[in-house]
Amino acid sequence: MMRIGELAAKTGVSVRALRYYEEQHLLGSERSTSGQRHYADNAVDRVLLIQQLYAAGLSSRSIVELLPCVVTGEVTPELLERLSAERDRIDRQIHMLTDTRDRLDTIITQATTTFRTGRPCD
Amino acid sequence: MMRIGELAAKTGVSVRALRYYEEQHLLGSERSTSGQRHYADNAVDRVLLIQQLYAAGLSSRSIVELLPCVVTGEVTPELLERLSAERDRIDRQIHMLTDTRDRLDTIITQATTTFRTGRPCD
DNA sequence: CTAAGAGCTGACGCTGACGTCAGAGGCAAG
DNA sequence: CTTGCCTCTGACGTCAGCGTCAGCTCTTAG
Repeated sequence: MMRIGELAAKTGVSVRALRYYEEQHLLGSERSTSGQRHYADNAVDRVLLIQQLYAAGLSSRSIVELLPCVVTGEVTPELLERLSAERDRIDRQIHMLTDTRDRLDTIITQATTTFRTGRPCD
Repeated sequence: MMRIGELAAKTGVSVRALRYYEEQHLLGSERSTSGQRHYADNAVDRVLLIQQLYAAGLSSRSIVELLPCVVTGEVTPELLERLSAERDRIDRQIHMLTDTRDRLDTIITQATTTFRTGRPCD
């Protein structure tokens, strides 16, 4: 059982963020008699998962709905629908980003070539 | 020469957003004597490009720096650095998203299998 | 015992890309 | 000429994921 500072250190997430996660019902905690939060070891993985989902563009609301089934693997048809929707959104995002990256790559490659040939305004 | 409403319609971007782009020096416009904005046809592509870069996670500040060279292909060593940095950021983002997508895929596949075999709590 | 360093609960601040509203002026059609 | 839609410039509102500060309590090393 670790306290909030230790969990923050282990995950690289701020103490404020962890309290925010609890506020959003993303991360539970046991409380000592004096009210301090205590976390089990698996909280580390859970926090990292939450971070991953945030980074994938999901909102707190979406995460709170999907987290249980992502953790347990159990899922209702409704949740499966939401899950697939998010998956497709992420998939489209990947394709858009790939397009953009390739576009930048083209520019970078051309610019590098320009420097080699010494012809900046061909 | 189209006015702002037409450009908004053609790009799917709000009028407010287009004015915001001008405020951020992302999109210029000629003004009629009465002060109304007029855009050439190529403004459509420029707006779509801006949207693409926003979607890739770039800020207005980054876009305003990189837009000229993305359009013209001309670039200084400094800009090439910034460009490569953004490219790498996008690349890392793609990998993270791919990870997340695959994770969701695994869950979806397992859930579907569960439904087929009728064993929700294996 | 005591001082310092966690932790706690509000509660306000911040940032960026716009939404929205107010009040006023522009423009083609009938 | 006027009606109705478009456009203009401020300027304030929004939303999410925290940052930050205040004032207080808890815990623990010495």
